[in-house]
Amino acid sequence: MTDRLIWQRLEEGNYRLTQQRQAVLDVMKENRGRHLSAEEVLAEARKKAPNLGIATVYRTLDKLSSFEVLYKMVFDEGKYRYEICEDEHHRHHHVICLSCGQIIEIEEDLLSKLEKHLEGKGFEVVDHQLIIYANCPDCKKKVKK
Amino acid sequence: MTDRLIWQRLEEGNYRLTQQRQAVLDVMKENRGRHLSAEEVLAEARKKAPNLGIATVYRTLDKLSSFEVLYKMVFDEGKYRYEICEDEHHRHHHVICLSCGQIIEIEEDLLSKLEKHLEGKGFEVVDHQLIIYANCPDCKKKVKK
DNA sequence: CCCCTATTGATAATGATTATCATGTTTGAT
DNA sequence: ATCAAACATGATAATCATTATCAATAGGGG
Ligand SMILES: [Mn+2]
Ligand SMILES: [Mn+2]
Ligand SMILES: [Zn+2]
Ligand SMILES: [Zn+2]
Repeated sequence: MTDRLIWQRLEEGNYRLTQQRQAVLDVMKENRGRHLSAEEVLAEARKKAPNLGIATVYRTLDKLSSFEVLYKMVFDEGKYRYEICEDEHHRHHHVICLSCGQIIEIEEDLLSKLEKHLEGKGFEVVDHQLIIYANCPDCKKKVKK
Repeated sequence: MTDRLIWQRLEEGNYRLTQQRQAVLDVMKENRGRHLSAEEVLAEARKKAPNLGIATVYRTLDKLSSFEVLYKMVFDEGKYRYEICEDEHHRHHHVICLSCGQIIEIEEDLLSKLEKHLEGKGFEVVDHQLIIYANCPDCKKKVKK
C-alpha cells in the first residue's frame, strides 16, 4: 500500500498522525508481509517512541484497521494479528506450518467461483479468510527422516 | 458422525464416558451443524448434569477435539466454538452474515485445486479453514430498503 | 500565551481459558 | 467385599489478551 493511499485514508478519517501513531504505522510498514501481534508491535515501536503504552498500540491498530490500512486477523492462538494491506487485492491467504509455525502467503484466488455461486443465491460477499494448515516443505522432509 | 465411529475413537483414546462427558457429547450431538461456545455447551449440558462445572466442559471439549470427534474453530470474536464432525468430509466452510451474525454452511470444495498446487510445491496439506464474510440474502434485502 | 479538545499512559476491569488442588469416584488386584 | 492407586470432578485462583477508565499532557487556533 502506497504512502499516498495511506495518507488519503487517514485524511478522510480525520486522523492526526501523532508521534506514537507514526511509530506504530512505521513498524507496520517496515514489516510488510509479516503478521504481528500487539505486543510485538509495542516492542518494535518503543525503539522509536520509548514511552509508548500498550493501550495506544491497541487503539492505533484498531483505528488503522477500520481505515483498511491494516488487516486485523485471527489464527487459532487466541490473539489478533495485524498486517499492512496491499492494494488491489482481496484478502490473501495463509498457510501455517504445523511443525515450525511459519506463516506463508499465497496469492491465488480460486475463491471467485465459490463467491459467484453465493452471490447467485442472494448473498453479498464482503470478504473472506482462508487458512490452510500444512507441513511446509522443510518440515515435511524432516518428519520423513 | 455415527455413534459407532465416535465410540471407536473414544475407545482408541482410552477415554471413559462419565456422566459429565456423556452430557457434553449428547449436547454436541443434539446440535449438529451448530457452532457452540463452551458457555453455551455448559448451559445445555447442565439440564442433564446439573452440577457440571465449566472446567469439565473445557476439558471434555478439548479431548473430544483431539480425537477428532469435534471441530474446534475460531471466528473473530475472541472465543472458540465447537461442532460435531461429519465424516467423509474435510472441514467444511462458513459464511458469516455481517448484519445478523448467522452462520451458514457451504459444502462446496473448490479448494482442492489450490491444495494440489501447494502439494506440487512440497507442502503436505493437513486441513484448512475458510470463512466468508457476507450479508445473507435476508439482510441484503433489509439494507437495500 | 491561553483555552479547548484530542491524545496519552498507567492501571483497573473484563472475559475466556487454563492451572491447581482437595475431594469424590472407579478400577482392578487381592 | 476391601483397599490402594489412578482417574475425574468442581470450585476457585491464575493467566493472558483485550478494553475501559481517568487524570495528566500536548498541541493547534485564536
Ligand atoms: Mn498475510
Ligand atoms: Mn460448521
Ligand atoms: Zn515448517
Ligand atoms: Zn443476515
